[in-house]
Amino acid sequence: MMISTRGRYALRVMLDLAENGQNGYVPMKEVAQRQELSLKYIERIMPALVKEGLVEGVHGKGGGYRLVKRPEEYTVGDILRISEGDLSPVSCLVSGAPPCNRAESCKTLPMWKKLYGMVNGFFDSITLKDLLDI
Amino acid sequence: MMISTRGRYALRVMLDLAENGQNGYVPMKEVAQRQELSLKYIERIMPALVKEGLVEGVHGKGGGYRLVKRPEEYTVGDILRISEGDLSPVSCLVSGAPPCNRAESCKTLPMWKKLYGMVNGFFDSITLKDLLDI
DNA sequence: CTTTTACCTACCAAACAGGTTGGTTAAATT
DNA sequence: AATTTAACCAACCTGTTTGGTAGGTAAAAG
Repeated sequence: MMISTRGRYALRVMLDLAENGQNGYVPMKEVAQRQELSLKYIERIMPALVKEGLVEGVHGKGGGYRLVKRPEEYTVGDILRISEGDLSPVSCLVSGAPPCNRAESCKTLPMWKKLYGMVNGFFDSITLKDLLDI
Repeated sequence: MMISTRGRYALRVMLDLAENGQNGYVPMKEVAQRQELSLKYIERIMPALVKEGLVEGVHGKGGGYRLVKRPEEYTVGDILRISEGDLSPVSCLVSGAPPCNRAESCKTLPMWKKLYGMVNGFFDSITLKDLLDI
């Protein structure tokens, strides 16, 4: 539940691409150096972002990754949900979780749902561009 | 990070005590049955709540636990921080975490801090009484 | 002295976090 | 054609956390 290195690194790579990807593809070797992250670990994270259409990857010399949209068109929520999975703060609310037979009478469930909504709303209100401007 | 069964069960036990503790101490055997939780697991969770002064425990027949304050005087935040530990959504912000040397220039840190504040504020604004009234 | 109940310690299996190793495939350069 | 670069993929690995269970001991009441 919630944000581990996977999601945080994914965000930092996306920010790096936004800052350094004006002229074409950016190899992860450079990103890894700038961000002080393990190249191999980044390589494990990126394919999901490609699959979901957030970035484009090109093999070989002169290759690397690049954003396919403008920074203001990516929300932090999208990036985190793709790299991390569900952003639910409790297992009860994770999509695909076994249904709880106490849900009807549960005094705490509405609170978890409200928080879940707050968290998603928070992340969906922030774009890559917002973070760049800080 | 965030809310596992420990914190969720602690909350449910506290709510059960608030509902069923009018006349004295409530044995965990009863709570476990009502809440459909493992008695042994509850027993592992309770001592922290005693230590922090949220509840009082009494041994032997007629014993059990009881709240020491009125339901409206307990915040969900207090209960969760005691049972779960830090409510930070990212490891960077957990108190006692190794300081990050990129913190100064980190583009994402302010966002994590803002969320952290939101989450704590959210839980601190809800009391046991609020949950009972739902 | 028996019952009840809190409390304590040790253990355990499964899952997850946070990677590393060792490749293969594709594209460009020489 | 050979080499280099870089994405991509599969398997493995170590440590920690989660969600408990087992088997008690200590205290209070009847």
